Amino acid sequence: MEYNFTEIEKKWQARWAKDKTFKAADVSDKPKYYVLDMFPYPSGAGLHVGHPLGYIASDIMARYKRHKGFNVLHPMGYDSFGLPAEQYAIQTGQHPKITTEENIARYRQQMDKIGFSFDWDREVRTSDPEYYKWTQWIFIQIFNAWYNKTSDKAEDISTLVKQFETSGNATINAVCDEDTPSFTAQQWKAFSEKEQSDVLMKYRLAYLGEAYVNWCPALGTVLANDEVKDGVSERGGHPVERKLMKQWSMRITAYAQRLLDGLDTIDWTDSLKESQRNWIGRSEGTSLRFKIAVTSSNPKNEGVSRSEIEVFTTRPDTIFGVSFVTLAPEHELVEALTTDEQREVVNRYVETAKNRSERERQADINKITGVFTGSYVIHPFSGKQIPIWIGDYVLAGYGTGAVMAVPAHDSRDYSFAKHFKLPILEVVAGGDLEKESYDAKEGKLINSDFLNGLDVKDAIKTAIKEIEKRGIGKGKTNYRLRDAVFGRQRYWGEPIPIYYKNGIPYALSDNELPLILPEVDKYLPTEDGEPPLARASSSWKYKGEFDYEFSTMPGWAGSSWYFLRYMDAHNGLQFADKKLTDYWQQVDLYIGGSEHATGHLLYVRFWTKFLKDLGYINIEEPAKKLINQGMIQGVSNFAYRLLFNTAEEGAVEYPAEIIRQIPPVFFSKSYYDRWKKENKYKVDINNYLKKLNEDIKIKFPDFKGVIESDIGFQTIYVDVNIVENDILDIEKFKDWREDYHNAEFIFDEGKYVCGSAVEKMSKSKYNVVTPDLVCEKFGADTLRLYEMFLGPLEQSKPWNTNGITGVSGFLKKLWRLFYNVTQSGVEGLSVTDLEPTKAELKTLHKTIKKITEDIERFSFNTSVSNFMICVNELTDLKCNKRAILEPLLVLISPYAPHITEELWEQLGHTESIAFAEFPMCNDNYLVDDAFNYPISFNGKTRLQIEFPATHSIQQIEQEVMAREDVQKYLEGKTPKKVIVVQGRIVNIVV
RNA sequence: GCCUUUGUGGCGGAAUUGGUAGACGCGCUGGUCUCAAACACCAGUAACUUCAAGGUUGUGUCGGUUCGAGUCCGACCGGAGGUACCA
Repeated sequence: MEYNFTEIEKKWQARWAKDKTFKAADVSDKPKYYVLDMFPYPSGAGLHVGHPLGYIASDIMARYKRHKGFNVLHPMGYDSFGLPAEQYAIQTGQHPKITTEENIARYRQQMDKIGFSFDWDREVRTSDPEYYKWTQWIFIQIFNAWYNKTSDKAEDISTLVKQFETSGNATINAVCDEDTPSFTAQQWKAFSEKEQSDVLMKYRLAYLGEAYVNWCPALGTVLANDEVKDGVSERGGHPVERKLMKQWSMRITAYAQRLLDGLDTIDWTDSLKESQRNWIGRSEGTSLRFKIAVTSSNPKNEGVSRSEIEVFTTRPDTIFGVSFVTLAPEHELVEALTTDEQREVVNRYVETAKNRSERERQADINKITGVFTGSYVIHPFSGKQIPIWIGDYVLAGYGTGAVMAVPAHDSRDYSFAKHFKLPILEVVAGGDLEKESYDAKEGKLINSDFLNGLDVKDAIKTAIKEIEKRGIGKGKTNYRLRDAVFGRQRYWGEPIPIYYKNGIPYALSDNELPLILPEVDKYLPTEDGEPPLARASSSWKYKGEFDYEFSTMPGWAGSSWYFLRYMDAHNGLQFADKKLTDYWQQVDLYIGGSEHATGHLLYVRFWTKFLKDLGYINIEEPAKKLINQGMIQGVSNFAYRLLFNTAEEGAVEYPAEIIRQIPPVFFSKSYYDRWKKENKYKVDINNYLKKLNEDIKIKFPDFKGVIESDIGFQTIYVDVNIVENDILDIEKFKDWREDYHNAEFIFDEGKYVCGSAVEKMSKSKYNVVTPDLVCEKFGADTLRLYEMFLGPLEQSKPWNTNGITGVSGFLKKLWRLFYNVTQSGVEGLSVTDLEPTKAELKTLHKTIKKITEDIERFSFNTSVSNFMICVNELTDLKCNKRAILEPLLVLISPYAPHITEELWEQLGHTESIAFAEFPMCNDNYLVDDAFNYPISFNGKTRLQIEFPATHSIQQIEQEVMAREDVQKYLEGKTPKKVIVVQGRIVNIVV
């Protein structure tokens, strides 16, 4: 019988589904192991070969742990709310739900072909009302919570209200808005319902607040910081502006320190932890208040004279080097501080600064702009007057939106001072201020009164002490992390379970959930600019009366807790039973892409900590170990189309019918390269144009013009499936796109050669390779082995199928180990019950040892090599012993489950191989009778001496020393030491 | 700029703790089988040198530690990813 993977794989995939082989038990005596993949967004392009990379790795772990006797939870689901389905809906009118369902069906079909051991009974979909009911429920818990800094955890809002009622908010140590006013218990009780609601909003962990947000006009929605890259939206690449808006947000900043501390307790990669640390961006410093000077030129200052400007600095030691103070253009005191003389220029500056988009601001990051307000502050120590400037290098969103500028020791202040010719005062010795600022935190303080002579480190401490003593500021820790914007002005997301009564937002109660996403006539904003959900507002009302919130939740909402839902996927009463969350605890192994470092992976940690604070779960971190699988990139192919001058640009006007008659013409890669590099294109192109114009003269005798091309080539993406080894299949290309059916080609040696580049796989680049073709041609087991064999899991690599025959050949060879091979082909099973030989045992146990080590350190690529070595050796030994082949099957089964399952059954087993015990290595079988021990004398001479394995190291040393050749080398000297490494003598030191 | 990560044959990549660098696979070369091809099997394959045995050089560059360095240390160069007027 030949190895027929198609039949075998179909058979076992059906059997596993029918028997529910991989169903995880809710109750078990076995230890638990939870291995999780980041669930995919079901996109229209289908699963590409990059997706399974992580899934195969996690599947190997899941299967390995089952062999090792664990109760394994290995689920899969879909992150099914998201932008692409909605964009598609806007274009075609098809309901995103339909699109999503179709895509999910495709994903499922593709995954099933690869033979994953998922427990599909636990599948979740974030867009399923039964699921988002609990996303909404968690939102309400967060809405109804505040952060108590004293107990350092989130608490129910009722405990806060109780304190307000007894003692106002003076004694409360909570995370809240900066502008929260203080009030007494009496005042609290006297507040109207609206006023009370407004106050509580400043404390809630999910709150409606006015803040600068990233507004994307093209998408018509706000975006979180991690959804914006280089000033454009991550999805779609549309420009993003800053805009002050009322928005639902999550007070993730309350958890900044815990998110930072928690990193030390989890086994994630250093690079990932580092990006989270940077994103949280803790910096220790001092807040410091500067009094505003009253001057004759600004009588208005009298009104603000009691006001102060608060700045944040990490360098309080440089306080005597302050030569000006800079405010962000959006700073609240700008208006009041501007003198009449300066008003016009300040207004103009603030206007332009505000209207500049984030992108423009980043584009001319080196351009220094700013204006003087006309006002001054008083230096707290020297009493001197210091000018107040406005500059857009100061960000409104960070710190206090104002900085004390120390040009001598901060490069940004330095360039600002140089540009506006402001004084530069040196206070730390060691730099050359003619050239650049001296930012380093080392050196001795000078020109600094009571700080003179101190080291920077000591000076910082002394300065803080003095500042605190005078009551003008205090030591403070700032975080770069911003609160997370939670509302999206989009349709395809979870409705936020809030309704408004008299302008006050109220949360729905538990029994009113889920709040189902209403149907709308169009998936666009309303004419008034309200989110799409407002289109349903005439009938979609709370109790038929009150408007719901029209924003929906962001993409990260549903994925921030899905790992908990898998533990109890069908619970209608709770998001998950506490008994089950207590049993499954953390994810033991989480595999996914590193692109989620500052998004999903931060939010899921945040929600986990929150749910723990309220006692719903008892873990602080969602995943104990996390591995980032590398991206499998695609290889894109290009064709080069010659462009003709259009009527608008060219001097001659071409009749449209003639232009239409000219077929698209593609030049092979070498022509394009020459054109790009040496600009010699004219020879090639002119030859073509000459011929073209001759043809046109015949066809259109009336046309007197000449067709030209000054533009050169347009590079177009070609579907990689119609290109092989960079050679384009011309016929398929013509069929591929309607407008190329009559295309002409200029060849290189009879072939059309495409350009190529390694890029991220994406539908628009036509470089997506799906796993389906590989499964069809070589089988799922080959695909699994090959994806692992491609290289280390965590490394990014381009997809190519060059080496796949090696892996496919390995499986054929494995199959043949079990069968008699004769002239006419592979025949009956040949496995015998004879005792294995020593050599066979050695091969097996060597492999057991290596594979166990490989899996434990996630080095799946080397295990494939080790399997190959093992099978090659057994083939050479003509081994057909059951005692060798059975354990070998178990070893290979996590990697290639179908073929091993089939052979396992043929060996007479009735139970699935999935739960067979993983073989143990017996070191005794690894020992040789004799080794060759190389001896090298300071790297010069080498001798090969054999010793029996029974010899101890001392015996070896003695025997080496007794040898004539060694004695001759030593020339009577006594050796200082004989170095024995790994049972071998390597060197003798004289 | 800063942070993380990486650099090994024609290619993908091995080498767990410093111990015979290049496992395994692809590709290539030669051979067996075949009318021929495919499959399969056998042999060779870092470079230079030598008829051969052998010798020399070799893990981005330069230095260091060590009996011994791909591995450890210092400086530099290149690739990838993250991040940024964050005070």
